[in-house]
Amino acid sequence: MTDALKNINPNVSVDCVVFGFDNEKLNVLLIEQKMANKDKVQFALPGDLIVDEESLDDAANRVLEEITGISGIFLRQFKAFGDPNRVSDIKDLDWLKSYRRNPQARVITVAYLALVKMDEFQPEASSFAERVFWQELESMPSLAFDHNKILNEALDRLRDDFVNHRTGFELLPELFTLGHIQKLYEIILGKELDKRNFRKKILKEKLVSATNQKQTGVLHKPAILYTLNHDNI
Amino acid sequence: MTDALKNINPNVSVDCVVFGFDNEKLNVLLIEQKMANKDKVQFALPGDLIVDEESLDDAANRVLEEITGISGIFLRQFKAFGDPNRVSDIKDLDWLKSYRRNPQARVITVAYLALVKMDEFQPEASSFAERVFWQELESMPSLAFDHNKILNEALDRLRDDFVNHRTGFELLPELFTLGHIQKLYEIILGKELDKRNFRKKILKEKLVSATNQKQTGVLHKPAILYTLNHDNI
DNA sequence: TCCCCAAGTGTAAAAAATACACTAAGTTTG
DNA sequence: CAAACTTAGTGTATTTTTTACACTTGGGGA
Repeated sequence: MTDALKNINPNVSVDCVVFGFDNEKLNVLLIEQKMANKDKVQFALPGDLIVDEESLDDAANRVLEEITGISGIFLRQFKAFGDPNRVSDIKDLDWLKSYRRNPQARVITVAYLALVKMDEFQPEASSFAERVFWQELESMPSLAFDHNKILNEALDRLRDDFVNHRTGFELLPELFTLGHIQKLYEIILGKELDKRNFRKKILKEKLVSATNQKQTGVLHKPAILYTLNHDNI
Repeated sequence: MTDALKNINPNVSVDCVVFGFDNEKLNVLLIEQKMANKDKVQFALPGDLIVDEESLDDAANRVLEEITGISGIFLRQFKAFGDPNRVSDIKDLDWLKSYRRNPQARVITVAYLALVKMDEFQPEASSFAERVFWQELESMPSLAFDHNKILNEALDRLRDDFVNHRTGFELLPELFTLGHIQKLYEIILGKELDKRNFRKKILKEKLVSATNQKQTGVLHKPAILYTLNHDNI
């Protein structure tokens, strides 16, 4: 779709909370923009106004790709944010003016959530963002607008999904160990889990199968490699 | 707020799915409008465009009160709907023209959910709606726009809340029997529950306390009346 | 006084959750 | 090549939760 045909809706945006898993820590995809006065920077979740001809889901996917180059991931809507003061701060306005025609418009945003393997997605800055990068959740800076609030609600939702075993395995490599799954769960949930009990539960769900291969090159007893039962999900 | 001061946002609406419980069946609050050609009627969920100066939550409460006279209930946001074709049907447009300045505008709607005691809320038609009424869920007619879809998703969400015991008791009278609670759950979930197991579970949650009163005037063994433990919720 | 009707109650079995400690199999180091 | 290191891998006992199931009770109405 060319710009000429785009019918940008000034009142509705989408924001994407993309969590990235690197086998160690939980990260979030952020963008950085220079402020108008050049000596300060602003961090934000990737997001933008929607186009009238697309669905909200399509908008989320398009915006994420345009801003970060990331596409083809499963983005799930989790909540709309519509406080009339959510875009009110002077610093936000200053920034907004640089790229929106009508920076004072009331904007409600529909927030989306995703979880991906970090190393499969190398974000690339677009003209829109000065920089796109993975930020560790533990040292999250202050974000534009109400984006810290949106992020916190996204994290609650993500954990809820993990507790109910509705997600997670798709983040693992083709072949993985039970230790990998456990570490994933521990990182997302932010707490340690009992090894034996965790294994019992995972194996009972029958979503993974052991292969006849083992890890190599590790400096300890090599673990059996497992693979996803795609048909069972 | 007078009309003159209202800054109506043409792109964002709220819709309210208000479930009503009458101790027998689950109902939904609907509005009826005459079509332009007067010989057909249209049913819909109560909803309308938001005003720029209010939050989404405030908009949902205002709109519900304006259209149906119902106020002071807990409305919970559950999802935004934004398919560009959601308001496309000829019959919908015909109707929309009668009260919106710009009936062709792309509208995304944020849907809210509530559950109330029917007999505490006598809906009253406003100028906006020809009629406001409780419709039994079992015989739901075809609704305007994508309102049947919105309703179905609301029901899924409501049941999910009940399964996890996050809601429900507030629908009961000041004094109620364990049988009342069970019936409420059975109606919402649409299935029968085992009496003894249900009682065990409810009592273990310690959200209700027995009083020293009993039912009177019933033609069977009178049940012990219970009351809510407000501090425990 | 007998009937009707929902209230009220207990137990056994199965399933799920939790707590807990040692041996095994590789790699590296001395 | 032996010792040290590191994570893999395993079983059991206990508690908690879930499920299935049938009879007696107390009041009102006939």
